[in-house]
Amino acid sequence: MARQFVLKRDSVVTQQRTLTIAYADELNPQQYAAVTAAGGPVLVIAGAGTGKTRTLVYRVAYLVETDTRPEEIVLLTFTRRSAREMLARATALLDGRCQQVRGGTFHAFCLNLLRRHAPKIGFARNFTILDASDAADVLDVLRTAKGYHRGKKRFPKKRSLYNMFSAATNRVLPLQEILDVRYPQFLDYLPELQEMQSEYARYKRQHSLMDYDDLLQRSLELFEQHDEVRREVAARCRHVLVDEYQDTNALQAALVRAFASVHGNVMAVGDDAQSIYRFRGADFRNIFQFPGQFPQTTVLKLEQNYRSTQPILDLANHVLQEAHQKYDKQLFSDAKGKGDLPALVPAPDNRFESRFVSQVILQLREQGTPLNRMAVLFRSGFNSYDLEVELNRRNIPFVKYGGLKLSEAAHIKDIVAHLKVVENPKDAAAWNRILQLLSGIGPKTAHQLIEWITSVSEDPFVLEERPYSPRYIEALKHLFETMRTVRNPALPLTEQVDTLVSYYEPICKEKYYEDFPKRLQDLEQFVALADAFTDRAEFLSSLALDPIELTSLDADALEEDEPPLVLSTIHSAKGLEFHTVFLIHALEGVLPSAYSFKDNEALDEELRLLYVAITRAEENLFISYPMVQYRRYQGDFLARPCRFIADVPERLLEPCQLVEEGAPALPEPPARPALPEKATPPKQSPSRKKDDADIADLPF
DNA sequence: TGAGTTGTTCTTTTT
DNA sequence: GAACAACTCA
Repeated sequence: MARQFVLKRDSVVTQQRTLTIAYADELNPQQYAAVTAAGGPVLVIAGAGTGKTRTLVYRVAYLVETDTRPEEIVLLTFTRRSAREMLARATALLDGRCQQVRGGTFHAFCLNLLRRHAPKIGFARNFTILDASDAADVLDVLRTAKGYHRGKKRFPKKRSLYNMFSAATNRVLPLQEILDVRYPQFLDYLPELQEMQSEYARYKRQHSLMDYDDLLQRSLELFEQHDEVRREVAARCRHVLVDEYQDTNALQAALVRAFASVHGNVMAVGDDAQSIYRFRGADFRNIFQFPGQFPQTTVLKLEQNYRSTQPILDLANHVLQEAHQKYDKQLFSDAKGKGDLPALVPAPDNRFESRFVSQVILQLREQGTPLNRMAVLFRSGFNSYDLEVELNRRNIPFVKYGGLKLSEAAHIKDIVAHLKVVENPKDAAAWNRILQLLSGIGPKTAHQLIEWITSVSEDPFVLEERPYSPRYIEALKHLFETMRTVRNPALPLTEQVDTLVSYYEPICKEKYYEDFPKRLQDLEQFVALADAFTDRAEFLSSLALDPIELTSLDADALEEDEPPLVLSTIHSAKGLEFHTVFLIHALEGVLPSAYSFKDNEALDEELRLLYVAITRAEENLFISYPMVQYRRYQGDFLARPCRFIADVPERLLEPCQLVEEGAPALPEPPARPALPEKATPPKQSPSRKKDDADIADLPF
């Protein structure tokens, strides 16, 4: 090691400079300490609603104001949306310099890195990205090629294969350990699975493909094999800021270490009680390992909640205590003070729940709460289907986050596959998809054709001397012609997409004759989406990393002037806050999910999910559930309310009744349609009169 | 070998 | 409602 000279901070300069922002006035002492912390590793443990985002925003501004060049700040966030928002806020606070800060998700940051250095680790620079279902499709092809699908004993399906390989990567564990813990039924196949795992890796390299995990893993590989790259990259990361650190996994933690390996200035912000990405390899314990990984870490805490009223916090604190693993956390709020108790609303069924929610929303809007300050949260994307119908019926505009993405729809994937092939003609996964769209080509023929096409060194879009079958030759010619047109670098991206859509339309019509018009609409939307981009590669990356959340449904909503109501999965609501929050479908098997029943760790994660949902609310919180659920072949059956809220005392969570207009407000049992006798109602407590009146007065 | 049909199963959360 | 396996027919 060469001799080191330690450059001292010039405290005189820092002290005497007049800063634009009065940090000490605008922040509480804990926040101020975090924002103005000196260099070195800093871990900020921040409870929900304690101004975590605010702290990061001010930190960015502070660093820029105290002479850190914005390009040397890296802000790693959980979604691209939150990076954008934070930088916009910092810009509003200080000035345009904050826009120069590099920010985004780990995946996006790594992608940029890899685009520059891919050849060093044996990938083409124009590699394309496999999303989860593309990756699964590749695995399916490999699985079939190996003949595993014909075994006597059940071999894992493509989805499971992808999940187990991804788990091994993200947890940095050997495949065997993943199988031991999560897939013991497949342990017999360990050798075959290991074989497939390396075969998959080989396939991706051969065809210049990376899946999501590769973006992280290959970046680390790049650093390990090329220390000069690591040093160069890390040298440009003077300050690394990581948001939502509790949701990072082992791979991401290793990346943070690499990024901070030159300057050592890293600030991680997170809340162990809000860790909700265990399924993706995150472990809330990671956050406590941070001080071990970065010696001399300063640990700071943010404890004062500014978001929610005390009754909402009381409920949140209570819920958290039911966890098997205890959290050292009590949120308190003295700024917000008293407010209404959170309400627990059992509804006779789905329909009633939707009516209740939409009605209260309309009522609150009338009283002056804008729609976009209200949110309906739920565990899974499909939990809101019924409500969406009701909202449409009542003309309440909404946006939905989470759940199915437009970019996951089959017809959009088809178009994207064409674009991918133009970008990276070796992308066998995309070829496989688009060839099988042609009549006369199935898996077998497609495989053969891909062999031919991807082995050509010259132009892949020219028919060679091959024994093509007349069954599909015309279609293939047409496809290649289209590709050659689209490839033309002089053709603007929108026109490229447009050309592909016109080529694809008849195919789409044929394939999806039942709902063709709806899909056509989506395609038009997709063309419009391309307008925002000029570069094809960038458009494709953006599609892969920033999945389009807008479904064709909300295109209409956006046209209205009123900012829409927010529907969101709890996961996608991370980091957001709303005046009023409705948590719907708070049922056993939904939240907590039926998948989590088997182990306590998983159950705890569901509980944290509930905690996240509760702490999104500022003023009002309504937790509702339908008392019966419909399941096919079983008909209606009695649903059980979420275990985490079933036994909460009434002084924390107030039970309410829904009463049909005209029906007398009975104290007990609640008014509801005739149900099978076996359907004994869940524990009903006498409801408070005031709310009964409120709800009964609503014009149902 | 591909296409078309039928029955079955399973459906989380995200980059 | 989609993905999948198993079937038949061309």
